[in-house]
Amino acid sequence: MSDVARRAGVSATTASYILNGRSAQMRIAPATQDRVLKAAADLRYRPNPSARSLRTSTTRTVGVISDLVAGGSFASQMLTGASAAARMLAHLIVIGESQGDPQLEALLVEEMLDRHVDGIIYATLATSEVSVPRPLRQQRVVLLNCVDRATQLPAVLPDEYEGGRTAVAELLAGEVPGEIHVVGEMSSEGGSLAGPLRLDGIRDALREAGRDLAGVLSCPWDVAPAFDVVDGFLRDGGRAAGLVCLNDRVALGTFQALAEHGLVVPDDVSVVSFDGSELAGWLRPRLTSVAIPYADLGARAVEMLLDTKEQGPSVVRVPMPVARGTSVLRAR
Amino acid sequence: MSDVARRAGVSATTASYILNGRSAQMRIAPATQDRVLKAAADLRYRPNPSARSLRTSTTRTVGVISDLVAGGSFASQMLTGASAAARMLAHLIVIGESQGDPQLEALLVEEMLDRHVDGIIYATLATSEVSVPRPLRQQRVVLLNCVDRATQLPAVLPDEYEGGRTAVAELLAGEVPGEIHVVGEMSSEGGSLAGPLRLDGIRDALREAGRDLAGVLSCPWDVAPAFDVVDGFLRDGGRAAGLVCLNDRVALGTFQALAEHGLVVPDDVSVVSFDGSELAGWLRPRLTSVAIPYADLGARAVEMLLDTKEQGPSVVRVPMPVARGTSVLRAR
DNA sequence: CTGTTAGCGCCTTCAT
DNA sequence: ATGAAGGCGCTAACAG
Repeated sequence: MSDVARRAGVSATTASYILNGRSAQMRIAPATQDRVLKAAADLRYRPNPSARSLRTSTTRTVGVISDLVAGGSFASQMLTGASAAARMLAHLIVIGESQGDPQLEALLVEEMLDRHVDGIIYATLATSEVSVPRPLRQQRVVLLNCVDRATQLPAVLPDEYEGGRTAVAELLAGEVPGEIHVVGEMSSEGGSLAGPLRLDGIRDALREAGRDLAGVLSCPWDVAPAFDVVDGFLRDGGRAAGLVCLNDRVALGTFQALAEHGLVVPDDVSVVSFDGSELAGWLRPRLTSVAIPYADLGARAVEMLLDTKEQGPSVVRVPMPVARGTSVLRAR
Repeated sequence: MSDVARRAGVSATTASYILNGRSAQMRIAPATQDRVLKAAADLRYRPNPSARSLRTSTTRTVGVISDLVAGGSFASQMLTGASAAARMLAHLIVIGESQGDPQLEALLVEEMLDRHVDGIIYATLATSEVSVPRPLRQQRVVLLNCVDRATQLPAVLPDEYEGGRTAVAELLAGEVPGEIHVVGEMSSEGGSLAGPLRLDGIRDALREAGRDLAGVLSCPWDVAPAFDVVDGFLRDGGRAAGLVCLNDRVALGTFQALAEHGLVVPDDVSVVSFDGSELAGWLRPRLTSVAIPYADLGARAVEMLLDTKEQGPSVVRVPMPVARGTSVLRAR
């Protein structure tokens, strides 16, 4: 910077002010300003972030700490959103994966704190209730896809309840004359908060439409269990016109079971689901799925974290958009 | 640090040496060393990375720049591996997604270079030939999943050729009496390098077993095109005992087409595939797939990048392990 | 074997 | 409206 200052014939101070866009409040002569800017451009001046950090103890960096992230588009999309938002705010993202190991997690937190990240996003794969590591509690932090009831930290999550309502709306926009069942279990075992909220939304929306939820085919949220429970249901003579699967893997298992029984989607059974994963687009017919807005979550989290207007603890619910396929029988 | 030094009754220099594990080569009195270490512990001393960086222009940070990463477990797994390897070497990962936009990419490169990352991993989703941004060429960089023929930069990629051989081995370990076809196109259009290499491996392994590749059902590597080409093949009276799908999405399309024609996997047709994605485990029957070792790739890339033994440009091929399902008919 | 000294590049109070 | 001076925390010659 001193080179720039010298070349412009001013002191480093003046150069600093100008280069940091504070020429206005410092009321620096426009001519001086131009000279400095020109000199900086000529010299291809680039500020040194380390020096700046040393002085300001700010790093224009945000840390993302997540549990297991492997294999799933969760991380990718979430980081895509976070990374884009960070760019807008001239920050960079540093990542740390705890692999679900609390000790590793603690190390990562320390590491990031040592490095003076400007804030930390604490993210979990599954929407869940967590206990945030002690040292994080005093920091600038926002929870992503999870909440910590004890500490009232700001958090951003999908709007699961509205998502439930959306799923029903998709179904009812079609021709679904018979019973509607949910596939997937509600138990908040494992700590997932999504199930109960989605179910509430589903129930309420159904009720408001003058219909009722016929039942819940309870199973863990995965392909094989879903296959089994739907297969069993059909084998026992069960019948449904509409199925709300609690995620796309459950929907795949459901598709497999329906096929096994010669039932055609959507002619015999309409199916909607949650997640909006790639899988939904690969199925035949393509699955209508209420998407988890991972990228948005990531972006919102970064924005909240970096928002200087310290608006106190708050929980933001991000809308879940529909990825519409053809798994719902169209109204004639 | 000066607090530590004072408390231990030594100068900052001595403290620095000791705290950086250089007491041996400096031949510092063990007693002094203990005092300093103790003082540091008492004071919960943590070095300030910004200051260190300012002085050493090293940041213990590696940048990962990738094109499109969204929606796919590519990024997650690759970053998992990279992040774990980085931890071992006391580094942190900062990420940047170019979204395939060369201008954004250039910005990210500049940003990271400004921040003095210790090296950059340039990664692409699809195995491909790339042209590395100019400013990167003089830097410490390793390519991940791609090569730049012009610059001979070090790179790490899956061992596609051996992968092809592996796929055939899986098939031939089973009972596959009839013809074997490949599904997916080879054209290195789009720049993917994987297809031709896999096909070479497949051909060679088949030949060595005294068999021949019956043909290639050429289609883009995705669900719908694969469905169409296999469906067409069968409709025309085509028949195969073994199918090698060039990725898991192609395999899904193939499964769908086979089902449409009442063919059962693996009883009527054995199928193997490439990718080892989650999808492979979700299908019924579970798909045997030659996996892309994303995590390993990420880890190796970091290690190469940070390996000080400057071993010149080199291309590393990482083995592709098998994710074994039940999509190959067992030999009786 | 340990201390003195200087400086990495930047920001900011205080003068002028 | 601009400049002089000091210091953020750490490392590395260079003495001794």
